Amino acid sequence: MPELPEVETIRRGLVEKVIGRTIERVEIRSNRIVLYPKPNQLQEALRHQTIRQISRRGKFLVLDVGDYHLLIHLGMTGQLTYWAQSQEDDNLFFRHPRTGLQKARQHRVDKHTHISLYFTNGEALHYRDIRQFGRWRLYRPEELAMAPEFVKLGPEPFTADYTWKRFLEAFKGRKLRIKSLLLDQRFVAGVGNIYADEALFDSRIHPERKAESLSNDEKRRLFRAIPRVLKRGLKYGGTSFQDYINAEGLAGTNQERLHVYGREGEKCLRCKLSIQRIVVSQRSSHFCPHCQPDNK
DNA sequence: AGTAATCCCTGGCAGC
DNA sequence: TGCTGCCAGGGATTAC
Repeated sequence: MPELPEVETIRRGLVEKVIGRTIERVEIRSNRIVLYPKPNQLQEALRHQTIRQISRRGKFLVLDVGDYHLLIHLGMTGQLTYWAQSQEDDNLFFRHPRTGLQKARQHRVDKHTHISLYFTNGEALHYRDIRQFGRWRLYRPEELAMAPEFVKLGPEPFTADYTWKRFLEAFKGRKLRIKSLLLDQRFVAGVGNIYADEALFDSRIHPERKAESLSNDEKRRLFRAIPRVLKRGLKYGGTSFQDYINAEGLAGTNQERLHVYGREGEKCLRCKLSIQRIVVSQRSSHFCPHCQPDNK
């Protein structure tokens, strides 16, 4: 599940590969992914455009292609990989015997590859998304700031937007559980299920605590933990728990460094007791009952 | 208005 | 072995 560190890793990989590339042809094989405008209009609009810059806001990638800004959300299983004919090597390509996932630098078009951008130099950018929760949207540059999915986003971690004052403000009158608040992109942009669990463990807060019940000290710990766990994820190239791979088709290694996520029944790295898994607002939540007591 | 539940989708997997 | 049913989850939508 691509969250901020995964999307940022993909962005950095793409910057190395596709800046300056001109789109010759767009192939769309699924009608589910392109939300706006109509698929054939997007196809036409992107033709002959040159990729100038790639930025990120929360979990959204923004491809500046000149006349348009292409907004890409990877959903749950979205993958964006670069394909260069010159680098093709069959030894690097294989299908995982059980999961069928492609494990290679060079990803070929398969039944889950829903969109391909073919460049004038013969290379390509493939969008593959097994569960098809990802969405592409096209805006005029001046429309982007007012795009509905954009204006609602909360502060961007690692930037001046992320302030203690604004963080505190977001807690006022919020009776929902802290885990639910963390997953709300209006609270802090880019945090998803994995990093929410990690941040709560770092700050020693039970996922089911009511947001407004947190003490000032707990809020402070959480405020500091969020960028910390995201930075760690980024440092190790993202968390490849299921389908995430970077622009080169390679997995990250942060899954080896998670403290609680996916570690149900394993020992807490802090106190050695068993990590538990519960469901909070339809999402699995991993925590240590000893280090993160439900005390309020 | 705030919060919770539902739905989308596919592959993996437990159970029979 | 093959079938069935459930689970994973980001975010839009719907319900309360």
